[in-house]
Amino acid sequence: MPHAEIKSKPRWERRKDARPQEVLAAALDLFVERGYAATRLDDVAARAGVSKGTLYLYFENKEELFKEVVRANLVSALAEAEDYVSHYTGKSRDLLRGFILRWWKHVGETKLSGISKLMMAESGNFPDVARFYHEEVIQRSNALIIGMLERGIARGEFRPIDTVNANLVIVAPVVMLMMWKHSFHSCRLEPISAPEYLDCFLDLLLNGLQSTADSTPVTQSLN
Amino acid sequence: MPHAEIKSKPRWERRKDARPQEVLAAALDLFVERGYAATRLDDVAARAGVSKGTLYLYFENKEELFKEVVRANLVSALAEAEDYVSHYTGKSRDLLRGFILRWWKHVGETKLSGISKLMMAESGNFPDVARFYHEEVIQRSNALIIGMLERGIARGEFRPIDTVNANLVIVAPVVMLMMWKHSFHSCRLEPISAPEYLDCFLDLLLNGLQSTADSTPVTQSLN
DNA sequence: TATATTGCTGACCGACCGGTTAGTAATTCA
DNA sequence: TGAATTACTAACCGGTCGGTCAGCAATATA
Repeated sequence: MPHAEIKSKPRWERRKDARPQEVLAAALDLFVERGYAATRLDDVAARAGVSKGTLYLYFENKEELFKEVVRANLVSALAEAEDYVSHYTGKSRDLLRGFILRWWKHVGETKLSGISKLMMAESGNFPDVARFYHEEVIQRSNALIIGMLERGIARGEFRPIDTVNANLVIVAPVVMLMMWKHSFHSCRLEPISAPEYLDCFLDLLLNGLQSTADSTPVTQSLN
Repeated sequence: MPHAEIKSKPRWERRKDARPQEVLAAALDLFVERGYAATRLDDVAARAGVSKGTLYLYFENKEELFKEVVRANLVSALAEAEDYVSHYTGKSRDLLRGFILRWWKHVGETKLSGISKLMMAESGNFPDVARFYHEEVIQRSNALIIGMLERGIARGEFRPIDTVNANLVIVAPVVMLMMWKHSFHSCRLEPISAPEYLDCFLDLLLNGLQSTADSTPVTQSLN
């Protein structure tokens, strides 16, 4: 019976307002799952429930779509972090620990961590995207961390150290943890325990930073 | 003048013995430069001075070519490292430091570091390659490091710690340093100083590991 | 020099994918 | 209710790339 759907739903609906959000969500999922180059816009469209052509009504091309994904997620999270840091009034060690745990909670343990991994992996093949990400995310987060270290040193809470190298040493274990979440998932028997790993790392880090002038014991675990 | 090359060189030569080596070298270069998926076999062939068809005389397909690159470089380096560790008779802290510095010298600061980065980046999209690499490289190097930690603990040189998590904490900064070498090269103003970074990291690590029972001071810098 | 052998070439295939566009159907408005 | 508008679809295009293979030319053999 060919015309059984006289009163059925239309084959598609006009939803101009909702589309961009839905496309961004689908794109985030697939970029995280497969990386930038390996994500097909046909698949993004399918997951968003539209056709590929529709993507191009709302986004200029693949690169701009990706940038919007980064802006709508990572850049906004970073802005909140900047706000958190600039308003903090307590000890520098607690600020640093709080920053790292917050970053893990809002980025590391969410799918956003996949974006960091993706950029580390593919920046070389997409220089324009790389430049965008470096300016909008990496440089800003570096400035934030270096600022916290300088704050600690200025207040006599941290040893005077090379803040640029220390920034890298601090970032490395966190970024690696994010990357491990998205690598060799089919090979690893049991996933890494992020809380244990971070506890271990923070303990090491904060003891290593502590100034001899500031003899308050380093406390364990916030939250 | 069409036949000016009566006595000139032939358009190509038969060099059955040299081809595999040359192809492997070209493939390593390009895999490191561009990653696995983005490396075109046409380009590998061109860099090796042969046509694409020739690749298939010596290697079954792209995946097998890549595996051979890993075997000829990383796996062999790992075998040497295993040999180094198993014959070491001195202090555990010197063994661990020596291992890391050797690994950096033989892998990290060479183009082989690009292979590690590539695998972190693309393992998800190529499960077969991922399994191979995980078994042949990752598991073996993990076993090696955990073995060194257990050695140190058994001899009372290291604190008793969770060796599995410690393994990760140790590996992370080294792997990140390898990855940074191959990420955002067009954005970074000055490259990271590996010696400074590693000194900083090793200082932190060995102080953190030291057993209270073993009070010998941690010495700076080998070699 | 004639013949056989084989390392090597390069044109080709088919699948894939970013991006385009002619056309269609859902909605709006007179 | 019919015409105008436009969000959306789906077929299509051009370029790319892993992999194949018929044929050729460099070497070996005699």
